[in-house]
Parts: sequence; structure tokens; C-alpha cells
Amino acid sequence: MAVRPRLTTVKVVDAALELIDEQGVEGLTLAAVAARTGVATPSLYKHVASLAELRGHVGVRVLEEMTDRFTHTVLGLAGDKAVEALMHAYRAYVRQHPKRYAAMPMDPLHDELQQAAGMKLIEVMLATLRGYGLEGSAAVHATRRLRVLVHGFASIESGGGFGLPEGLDDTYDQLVRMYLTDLRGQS
Amino acid sequence: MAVRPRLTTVKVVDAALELIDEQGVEGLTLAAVAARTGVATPSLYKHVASLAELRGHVGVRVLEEMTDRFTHTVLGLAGDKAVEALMHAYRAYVRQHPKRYAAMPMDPLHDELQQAAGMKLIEVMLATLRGYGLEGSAAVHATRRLRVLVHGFASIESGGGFGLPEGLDDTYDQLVRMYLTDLRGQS
DNA sequence: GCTCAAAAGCTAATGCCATTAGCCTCGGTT
DNA sequence: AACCGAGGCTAATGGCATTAGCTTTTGAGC
Repeated sequence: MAVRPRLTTVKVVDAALELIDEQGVEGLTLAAVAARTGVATPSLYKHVASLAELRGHVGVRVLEEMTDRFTHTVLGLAGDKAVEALMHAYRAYVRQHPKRYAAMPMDPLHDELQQAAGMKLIEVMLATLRGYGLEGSAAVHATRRLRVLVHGFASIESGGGFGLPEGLDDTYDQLVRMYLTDLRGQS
Repeated sequence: MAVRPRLTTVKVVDAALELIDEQGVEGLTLAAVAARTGVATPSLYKHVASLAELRGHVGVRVLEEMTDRFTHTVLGLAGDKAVEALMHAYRAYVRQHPKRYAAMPMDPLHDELQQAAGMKLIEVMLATLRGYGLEGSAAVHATRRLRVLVHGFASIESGGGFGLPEGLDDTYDQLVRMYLTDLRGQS
């Protein structure tokens, strides 16, 4: 019966992500989201508790997007092939959404709202390392090292931190190889 | 003749760094700096062009601090000893000033004001790798890999991104060893 | 010591943004 | 047919950056 299209939290977050893609995280403002969704700023509070909470929702979405993509990427692969695919998928995501990556929470596990999403992302990495026969804490360390590599590179690249873009593919390949070699040595 | 202590750009940046150490980068506000230096907000414009420029100065200071410390750290060392010392000094700096580290510009080379400071920091890393016999672009790649490792870890640790602080020293030692092994393989 | 110009500070005003309070309206429920 | 709650709106508040224009101080030169 043709209900007038109404705003929902999901649509608000959609608009927020568009804004971030276009203008970066600093561009995420309730006023801008309101303008984009065709609503007065205070109306957003019916869907979101505050700007801080909206940022939280955005963080969850980014984590979920990444988890989804990496899960599909790694499905059916194992060992070095899986790790390689995961690392390349990580970089590909960040290149596709450089601004959005900056909205990924660094500490999802310390936020009620983001905890579940953060855990799932880590678990994808952990699962990808299954098969290397890593015992308990060794698996944790290996996952951490992996995170350090992919996040370190992604963070610098998306921030324009490498002077010249020249040879970045090579640098990344070397990082992948370094990690795989390292895994072999630990096993 | 006892000149009444006047504000200078340097003192403004000092206050900005204190503020950042206490409240994080979001806490850096001209109003807060003014309060801390005992001056009305608009007066700051006599020493700094804008909040953005102040952030730029802060970034330079952080880069310079790091460069100084790392330079002293690796002086007189070479090879694995030097790399190890540099990596540990990097982490130590970030642990000492976790909030401040977030004020380090990711792309100093693209900012007129920060370019020189950024270059010097990179050069310390590059120089530390001297002696591994890396030819031209191999040295660039090796420096990039080093940056990825130290920044990746520092960024996650200072952001509270590792679920538990447990075993972080071990994780870092493993990263150091991984990098040294990698360097050996490349040489 | 005196004058004066520039440096460094101040107040007032503007505009943007987040947030809160309180009102209005529609659509579905009873 | 009356009602009620969700979702929107306007108005108001307070923080912050920034600009304009005025005042005071200081130090240089006489």
C-alpha cells in the first residue's frame, strides 16, 4: 500500500559510507548525511543516537564487508594459496575503498557494538592459517603477524605514505613471500 | 630586562603536544591550546595560521623526535644489531607516546612543511640497512618492508587493536626475527 | 627619556556543527 | 471514529574555528 519511503538506520549508514568514500572520514557529519538523505539534521536522531554511534555503525559495516570478501576469497583454498589470496584481497579492498578503510575501527574488540564483527574478521585470518599446524599461542602470534603486515601496508598505502607508487606491487609481493617463508619456519 | 614571557609558535606546539598526550588527537583544539597557554583563542592566530597548520607543526615535531631518538639508538651499530635496535626503539617511542603517534603524518612527503622531516626519518631507516649490500631498488623495498612492520605493529598496539596485551613482546620479537631472516634471504 | 610603528593580545561577530526540547502529522490499531 | 506512536520538523543552545578591527606593549632609534 505504498508506504512513503522512510529513513532507516541502514540507509543512514549507507549515506555515511558514500560520504566517507567521497570526502574521507572528516567529511562524515550529521549535517551532510541529513542533506544527502533529504531530511533535517535532528531527524537523524530518530535512527542513530549520535555522531559517535553512527561512526560505530560505519565501522561495523566496514568490518563486515571485509569479512565477507575475504571469506569468499579464501573458500576452497588452503595453505600458501589461501594466505596469498587473503593478503591480496586485503590490499585490493583497501585500494578500492581507501577512505573507507580509515573508518575501520582499530580496536573493534573493545566496543560492544563492533565486537562481533571484529571477531569474525580475525577468525577468517585464523582459519586461513589452519593447516600450518600451529599450536595455540603460535596461531595467535601468526595471526598477529599477518595483521601487522596487511594493515601496515594498507594503512601506509591508503594514506599516500609511500613516496612514489612505483614498485608497490613488488614490495607487497615481497611481504607476502616474507610471511610465507616465516610461516614455514615456524611450523 | 625581564621581558614578559611571550607566546611563540614553539610554545604553542608544545602545548598542542601536551594536549594530544593527555586527550588524544581529537583533543587538539585551538580553544584548548589557548586555555592552556593562558591566552584568548584568536590570539593564537598570531603564531599559527590555522588549526590545520598547527597539526602540521605537530606532525613535524613528532617526526623530528622519532628521527632524533632512532639516530642516537643506531649510532655505532650495524647489521642485525642495528636493525633490531631500531625496531625496538620504534616500538618504545610509540609505547611512550601512544596518542602522539597518531599525530604522525602518514604522508609527510606530500606536505611542504613536513617533507624534510619525513625524509630524514626514512633516511635513518635506509642508513640502518646499509651494509646489507642492497642495490638501489632493493634498498627501497627493504625500507618499505621495515616501515610496514614497525608501523603496522605500532599502529595496532597504540590503537588497542590487539585483544589482549598478553605476549605482545613475543609477537614483536617474532616480527623482528622474520624481518632479519628476510633480509638475509634478499642479500 | 620620548616617539612611534609593529607585534601580540583582546573583544565582538559570523557561521558551521552537534545536540536537545517540544510540536505536528500521518498511518495503522483498536 | 478516536488514538497513539513513529518519524519528521523548527527553534534554541553551546562549542569551535575563523575574521575584523581595536588596544596595548615593547623595543628601536633619536
